[in-house]
Amino acid sequence: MPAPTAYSAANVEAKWYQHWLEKNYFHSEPDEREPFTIVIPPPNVTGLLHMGHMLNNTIQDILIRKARLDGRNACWVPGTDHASIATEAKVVKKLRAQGIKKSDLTRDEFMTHAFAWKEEYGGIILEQLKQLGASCDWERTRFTMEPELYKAVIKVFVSLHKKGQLYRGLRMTNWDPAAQTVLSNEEVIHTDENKNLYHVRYKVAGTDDEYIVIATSRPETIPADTALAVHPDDERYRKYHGRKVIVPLVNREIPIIVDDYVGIDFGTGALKVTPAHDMNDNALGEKHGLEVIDLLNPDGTLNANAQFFVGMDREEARVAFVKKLKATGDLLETKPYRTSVGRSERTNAVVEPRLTLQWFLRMDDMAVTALGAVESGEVKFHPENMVNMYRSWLKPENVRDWCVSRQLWWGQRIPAWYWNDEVFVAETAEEALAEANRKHATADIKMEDLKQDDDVLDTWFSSWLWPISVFDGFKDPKELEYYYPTSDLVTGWDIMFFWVARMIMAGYEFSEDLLPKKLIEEKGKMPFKNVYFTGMVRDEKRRKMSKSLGNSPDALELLKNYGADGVRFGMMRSAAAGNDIVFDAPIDPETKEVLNTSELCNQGKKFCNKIFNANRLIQGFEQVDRAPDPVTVLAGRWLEAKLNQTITEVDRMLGEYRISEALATLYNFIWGDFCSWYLEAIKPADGKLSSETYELTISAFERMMTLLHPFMPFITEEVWHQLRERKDGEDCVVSTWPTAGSFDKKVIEDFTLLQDIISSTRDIRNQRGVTQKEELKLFVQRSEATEALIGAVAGAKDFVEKSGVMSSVELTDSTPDNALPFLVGNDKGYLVLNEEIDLEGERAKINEEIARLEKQVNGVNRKLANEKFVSNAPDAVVAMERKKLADWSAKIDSLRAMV
RNA sequence: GGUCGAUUAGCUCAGUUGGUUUAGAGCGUUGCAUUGACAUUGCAGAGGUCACUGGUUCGAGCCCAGUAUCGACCA
Repeated sequence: MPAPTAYSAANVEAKWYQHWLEKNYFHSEPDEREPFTIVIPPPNVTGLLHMGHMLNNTIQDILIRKARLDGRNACWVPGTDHASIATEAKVVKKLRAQGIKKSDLTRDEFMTHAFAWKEEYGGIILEQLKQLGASCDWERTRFTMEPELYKAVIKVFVSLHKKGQLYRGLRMTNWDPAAQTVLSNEEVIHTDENKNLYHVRYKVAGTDDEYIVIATSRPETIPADTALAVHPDDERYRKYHGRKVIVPLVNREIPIIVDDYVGIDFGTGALKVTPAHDMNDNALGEKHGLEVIDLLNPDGTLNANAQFFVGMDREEARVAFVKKLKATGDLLETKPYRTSVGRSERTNAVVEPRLTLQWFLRMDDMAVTALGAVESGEVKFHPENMVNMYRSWLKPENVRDWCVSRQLWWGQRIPAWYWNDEVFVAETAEEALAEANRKHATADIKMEDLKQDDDVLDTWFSSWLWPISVFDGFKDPKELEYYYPTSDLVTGWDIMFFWVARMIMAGYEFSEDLLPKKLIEEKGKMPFKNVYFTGMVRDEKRRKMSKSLGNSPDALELLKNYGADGVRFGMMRSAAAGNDIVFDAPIDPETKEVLNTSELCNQGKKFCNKIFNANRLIQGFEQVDRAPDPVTVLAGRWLEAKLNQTITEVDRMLGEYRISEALATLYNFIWGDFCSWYLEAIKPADGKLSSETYELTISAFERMMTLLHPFMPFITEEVWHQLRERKDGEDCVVSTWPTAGSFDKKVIEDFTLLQDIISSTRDIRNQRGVTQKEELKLFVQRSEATEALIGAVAGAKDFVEKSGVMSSVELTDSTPDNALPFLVGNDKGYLVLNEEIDLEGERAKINEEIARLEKQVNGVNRKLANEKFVSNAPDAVVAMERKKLADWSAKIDSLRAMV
């Protein structure tokens, strides 16, 4: 039965991943080797693999596999975070489908349901990462809500409280009325929406018919107004400075305040101020000492302060108020108005600014530390220009204290116990009670007198500890001492502030307390040394790929269609560091659905097939004991030089995190140089290859497989095993990264010129309609250069004959008849065609080429005639220009001789 | 409105700190090729005033200023 001619990824990939797991190659234990550590950006436990994950984790896998091949102790820690809002929403929804309301459950009952949900549905994404080939140390898988990590969070909270960095305060926060929780700024998505701007008149107190007209988009908040503001320079309202107006409907007097915050040109130039329901109004209120009236319930319905429509949702109430204001004649005008509306990322509810009592972490000092860590270079960003964004995030004027409490159950419950108005923060209720009794010795406080805070901590309050907590650093520093600081972090720039900055803060805040001083001095406090920022994956219309837009291809379908190697190749070829990548999955014009196809991934799949077939070719040769022919010797020397050159380049590119370029370099080398030139050059007519050549070929091929392994682990492991008999424990994944040897540039230059000769003759054949198979005669004008190459380099002549399909290649001193001339370096070559040729047509082309070269020669002459250039430019540059001049002049001479 | 970034081939992008680049790659495109590893292929070709205007420099795709367009983030 003939071997299949096409590579099939599915079986190969499953087989090797299983093998690697059985060999436990991905597991790391501290030893005497240098560690190379990556902690995964923990995906949301509810998450499913999407394009962003595939990009991100492919890069991490490339880095970790490369480190493993370099002989370092590679440790990639996987895990998930508990995603409080998203997970709680899913659990609530599932319970509701079963007819259970969250409000009917106790907190403990709810948590039991939530953990059950996590066991059943959570962490699917980690299984999906295996399909991508991710070489994570699965024994180290962590989860931010598991007991040890829970304890770490609590410990950190208590410690920060002791240091005075946590406080409780009333703040304007983003309130999600659907989830009934506070959102961080980053969890609110602002988009422009169509709204109305209502012009409402406020009667000036003490007059009968004088009104000031304000413009508002939120008439339902009128009962909570506590001032009316105008710009100090606005002539229209100058006469009302210091007076009062009467709020319509509720007939309450409020002051007219003057502030240059008010836009004279916006609306009517008069602004109603509602400190409880608008961020800017709140700031105004604080500045002018205004009263705060809150008219909303937590669920977004109106409370008694509204006086009208109590219990009605704010959106409906707006309509009702408009109707009522119209009826009283106070509504003068309604204008359509487009403005930015903030909605909850999770529930899509319109976010309400709301004053709530929250726990805050002071950010000022930490932000300075975190900025310094990057600016000093202790933490390096790739690409470097990401520091600009980081700096703008962390500027003192942009830093706000971190609101860490969330009104949810799924998360670490804040370890704060209240006794009357006093708070006691401790790791356990018992400690809090002891503390309370210490302070109030006579009060005899009992456990039931204490009430624990109902809120849980922000999920990021878990993830910012990740590089420390995954090694149980808060419990026992043993592993932390070995693995910390971690090497590289790979993540999207969109969570630079959210997560990266905060991990740096945590690293500097806690590592000192956890690790021996000597170690800190040696290795530093930073959580990681390098951060590689990936771009966002966008669709062909440049929109960010997201679940809600439905514009993301199905990651698993892509893996099925192209294999993990194909997809990894496709992702990486389009992913220059930091730049957003436009992924080519097309959208069906009919159905508007995204198709799970990709030309980029297909290219990767084809590359696998190419490698697979190159191996088939080599395996098909019969090894014989004979001396290799000169072509093979020449090609072999060239391949070795070219391979060393390639390794040098790939090493440099990976060192600079230019991952996609490293892959492109390997692709071009393997496909172009190895398959298209080398294998064609050594291909024996009789199918028999000298053992020496066979060994050289296999040796080069297996090094290529190791080089490509980090990028495309499966095909490389498969082929690596087919190249030689391997012992147990010998696998590509744990082979050794090849060392770049020195190489003779002359060997590459000579070979390149021979390749040029062959390409030129192929071009002439194409233009003349002469088949590539017909053997032709080639003459090369004798010169010092051609003598040194064709005459002196062993195998040069034979190589041109073989790959150029020539019956003979000879040096000549005369001009052969009936031959088409072309340039061989700076000299002339003549291809003899077995047909009458007309040189007339050729002349025009040659003259054109002469004209082009003359223009360039003129340019160089001008340069060299310029004394300033000759005296200022480095010698090497001047010499280069002189060489250009000599080369081009020689070419022109050769071309002139042709016509 | 504020800040940052981008503009290089039909498309998507490189271009490593100003001179070996006579601006590259992949895809697409054009022509030719099919019994010999692979049509998931091979060979070759065409295609660019590096957005525009000025400046610095012996020398600019790269540095500076302005203009235009686009994008992102923040408000």
